[in-house]
Amino acid sequence: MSDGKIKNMEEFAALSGISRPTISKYFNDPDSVRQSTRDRIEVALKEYDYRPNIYAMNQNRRQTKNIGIVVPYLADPFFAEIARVIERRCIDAGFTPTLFSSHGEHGLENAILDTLRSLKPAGVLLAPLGRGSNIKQIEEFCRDVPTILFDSNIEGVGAAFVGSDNFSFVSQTVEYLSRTGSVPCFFEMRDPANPNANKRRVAYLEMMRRLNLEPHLIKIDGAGWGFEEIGRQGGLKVLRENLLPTDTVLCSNDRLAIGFLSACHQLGIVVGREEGCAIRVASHDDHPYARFTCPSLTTAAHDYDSVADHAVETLFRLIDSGGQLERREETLFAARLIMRGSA
Amino acid sequence: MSDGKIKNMEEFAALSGISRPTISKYFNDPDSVRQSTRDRIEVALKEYDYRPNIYAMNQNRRQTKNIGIVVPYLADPFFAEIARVIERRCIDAGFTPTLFSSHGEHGLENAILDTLRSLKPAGVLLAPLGRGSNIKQIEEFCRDVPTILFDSNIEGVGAAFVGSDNFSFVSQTVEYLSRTGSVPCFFEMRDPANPNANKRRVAYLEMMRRLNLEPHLIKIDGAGWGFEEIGRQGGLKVLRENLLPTDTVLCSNDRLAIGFLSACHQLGIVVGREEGCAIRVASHDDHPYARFTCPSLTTAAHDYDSVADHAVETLFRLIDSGGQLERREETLFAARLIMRGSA
DNA sequence: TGAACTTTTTTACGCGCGTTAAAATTTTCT
DNA sequence: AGAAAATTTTAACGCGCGTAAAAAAGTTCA
Repeated sequence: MSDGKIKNMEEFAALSGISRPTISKYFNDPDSVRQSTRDRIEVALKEYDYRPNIYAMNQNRRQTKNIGIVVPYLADPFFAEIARVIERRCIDAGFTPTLFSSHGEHGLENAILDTLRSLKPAGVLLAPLGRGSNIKQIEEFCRDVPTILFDSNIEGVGAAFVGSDNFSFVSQTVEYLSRTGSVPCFFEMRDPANPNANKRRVAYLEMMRRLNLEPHLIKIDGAGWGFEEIGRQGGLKVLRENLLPTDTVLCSNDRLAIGFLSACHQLGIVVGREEGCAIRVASHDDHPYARFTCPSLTTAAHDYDSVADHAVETLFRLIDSGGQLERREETLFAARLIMRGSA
Repeated sequence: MSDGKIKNMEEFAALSGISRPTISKYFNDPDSVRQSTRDRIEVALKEYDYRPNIYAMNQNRRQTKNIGIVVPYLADPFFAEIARVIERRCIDAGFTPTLFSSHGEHGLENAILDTLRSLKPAGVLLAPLGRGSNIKQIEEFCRDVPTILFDSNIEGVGAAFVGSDNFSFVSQTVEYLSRTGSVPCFFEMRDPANPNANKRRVAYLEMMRRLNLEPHLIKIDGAGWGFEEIGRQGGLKVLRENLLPTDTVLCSNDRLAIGFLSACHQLGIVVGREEGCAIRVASHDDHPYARFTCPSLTTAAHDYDSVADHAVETLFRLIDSGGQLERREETLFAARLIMRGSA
């Protein structure tokens, strides 16, 4: 590498012996120049270590290469994990992803949308907070910026939705639990923040109807995104007050279940499917920690990769087609039942 | 709010009846204009909903308002949590934080530093991957960009380091464990990725020397950032082969401990400090899930907020002083022992 | 009220690159 | 080799805003 910092494209063009517009073209899309010139540019690039000023680049480009990724709560490893996969796909496709977390706060979600507007991204992958999201604001945002929703749907908003099929999750766990033991009751927050929770409740009720079983909803109090603590407190309450109609508990999601397991342990209630266990617990999501709970958690797993891949792929299609799909698409991926020690 | 999109500052200046340079000054620092004009601008801002083009802004500004935050592994809720606090502080101070995760990959860490260079941030808060980080690359980066290291130190690199005092962590757990029961052995990875792990081992050995106790290091195999799984596999091995010299295990960090607890449960070994328990387990970090393990985990807690606050505060000081502190600063915060059920 | 000081306006240039149109060059193909 | 097609070069403008300097206007205070 040669010395001396290059301060702009003009200089790099002069040094590499190629005209500036061609260099500009190259950085916009390396494949848009002839292979021989591309090689010459890349040789020069190695020698002089120049990189264009992204601010000047993005100022007049019709499209930036930015992609915004918004998740509702990054401290949830589930979202960290899916964000990781999405990031990787974006980078591989030559985009620059920027990750945002709403941290469970509606104010922040709005602020992020504002920030994203000024970023003028080519597209956005947005997992809304859910209940309490400022729908109007998101709707308006989606009109201005090509956006794919994931994880949590808002009817009719965004160019597409990619997520998991809640019915697939619940039907598999309910079927498995009722086939292998007593009837599951459904353990959930009274007022869940996430719309998926509502879909899961509906799915539970529907499955119980189909199986001709009597449904039992256990609704616990609590607000916010500290699901484990909510699950624990709720668990302690229902266990102490003997509010469980059966010895099989199906939690709406793994984080609640983690709290519930903690409550069971605290009260000396042995969880598991084996002889001598007092209660079975199952759940949904296959949270990264689900395999490390005691006992490990029987759950229904998201198809992480498919959701991430398809969301990204749909976004690229949306970008290529100028920010508009023929019609709004909704894609749901099925769950995979994971049998572990807890049920 | 009035209709009609405003396309640039010129237009907004005309509509608000204030000259463009003054508007420009206002956006650079609202306090740099007279209160009366500031009010007029803000009234107009409400009416016309204009926001300056950040790309044009950042192009010629001496300083952007960007701050880069880099963590080694975002799927670890510990980092997600500290990143959240740091983000908040940056926003409150009028900066625009951008969060990056190296996802445990050295290649990505380097790529992030490259991206950060083009972002021309006012400052960067960097938690390096640790062992295997490209020290040279980071060193060079720190020469060009005002950078504070946190969580994981690299001697002499960056303008300052802010982290936790590993000796404080280990001394408290060792003291507590040896005072209340049998002598703790130290459970760790053979070849830890993070330099804090090495400091903790040294601290353990030193504390045992001071207390005149015989140290026992249990080194387990495994590579990467899947600490829970590594802890579980290692735990299964040492428990099955009876390699534990005592009935008290001090894990290097909570994620290993979570895996170890899982191994104990799998083998039917009861963990806790009460009568009838076979083994005590303690650890360090107060991972967000530490209170939900079964039993809940006795551990030493980071002073999250202090680390985050002080790192951010130091960065602001660094930025204000033009990117250079008088001398490199190192600040370590003490741990707080959290006694729970596991030991 | 008038001088001294502060703030704003006017005017103008520059930043680094995108983009365009016409001219020049290179490549492809008959 | 020569025509047609593809690519690059030349020349020039614009993007939206930062910034500087000088002139004008506003404010403070004796």
